[in-house]
Amino acid sequence: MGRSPCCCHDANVKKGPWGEEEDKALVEHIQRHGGHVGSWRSLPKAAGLNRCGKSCRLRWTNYLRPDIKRGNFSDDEERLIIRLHAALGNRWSTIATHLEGRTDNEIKNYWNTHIKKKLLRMGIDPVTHQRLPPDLLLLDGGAGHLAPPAVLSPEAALLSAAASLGSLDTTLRQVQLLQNLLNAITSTDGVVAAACLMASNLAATTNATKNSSSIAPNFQEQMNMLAHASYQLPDYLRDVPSFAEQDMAQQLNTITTAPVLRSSADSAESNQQIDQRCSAAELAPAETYPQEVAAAVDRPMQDLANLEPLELPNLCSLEFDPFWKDILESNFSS
DNA sequence: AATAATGCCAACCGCGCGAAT
DNA sequence: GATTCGCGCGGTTGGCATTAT
Repeated sequence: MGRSPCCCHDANVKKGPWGEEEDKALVEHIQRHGGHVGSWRSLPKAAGLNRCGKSCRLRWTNYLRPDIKRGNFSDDEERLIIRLHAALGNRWSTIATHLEGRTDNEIKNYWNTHIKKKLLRMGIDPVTHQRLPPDLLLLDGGAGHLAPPAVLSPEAALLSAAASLGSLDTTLRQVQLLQNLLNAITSTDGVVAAACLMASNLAATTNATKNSSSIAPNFQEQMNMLAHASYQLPDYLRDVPSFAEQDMAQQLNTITTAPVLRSSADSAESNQQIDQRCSAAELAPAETYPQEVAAAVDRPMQDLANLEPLELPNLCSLEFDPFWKDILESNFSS
């Protein structure tokens, strides 16, 4: 037969917040054993605690461990978390290994309560790290309320782009081009998403250049972007696949060579190392995309000089915050 | 001042994987 | 080989603190 049962299902073990005496007992027990826990299962009894071993482990790893760094997250840590999340997703424990003194629980909480909201308010999807379509941007002045969740279909994205472009005949041809493009590439979900993004980006580009006589190059740029990279990603994500693969390889080899933020003094160097790792990858080759895409891109562009001004939601005031302004400009400058 | 709404985070829950039996 | 558990993980919750009305 297998092992003996765990204490966690015992109704008599205490749950809920830890008291000072319990903390003291746990810390002293671990210190008596030279900082080595051994078996968490047997620890509560040995330490004189009426707790489940699992509860002891959580209390120690998330709160009592002596190397835990308390206090607010620095800008460097925040940037690193964003970048790591882009590469690794919700793998909080892996992310935590890159930030010395921070626990997975702490990072997870910080992400959910701070960073996620900031990204949303900036118009960035915190899950995909891609720019949200205009329809899903959060409106400033809404007392901080989030927009209702919504899913924008490719067709809706195109309609949105069309509406944003106004009713001029010349723009309809652009939208028709988008439609053709979409029809050609809807066999791949990821590229559909890219088409959605491009449609929204087109709308944003239109807004940005509403007083310019040279919108056509911008549109061409959007087309090229889709054809050659399929996604418009923030700079910090452009080489994420390589970064993620490297991280996986690291885990497989159980080699902990990843940069760790040890102090503000050498944090810049650590970030530089990450930059180097991220910049090692290359964009997907254009030939991996259907020929129809290339054909669409090669069509002559119409002059869109007389476009109607575009009504788009305003981004929130975070754009004027130095830290977030830096991220916005570096990732989404057109 | 009272109440409601929201923010925050420590702790819990349940699951998957690998190890022990 | 089958069974059972320890451990670690990500998701969720409960309750206190703070802010808004």
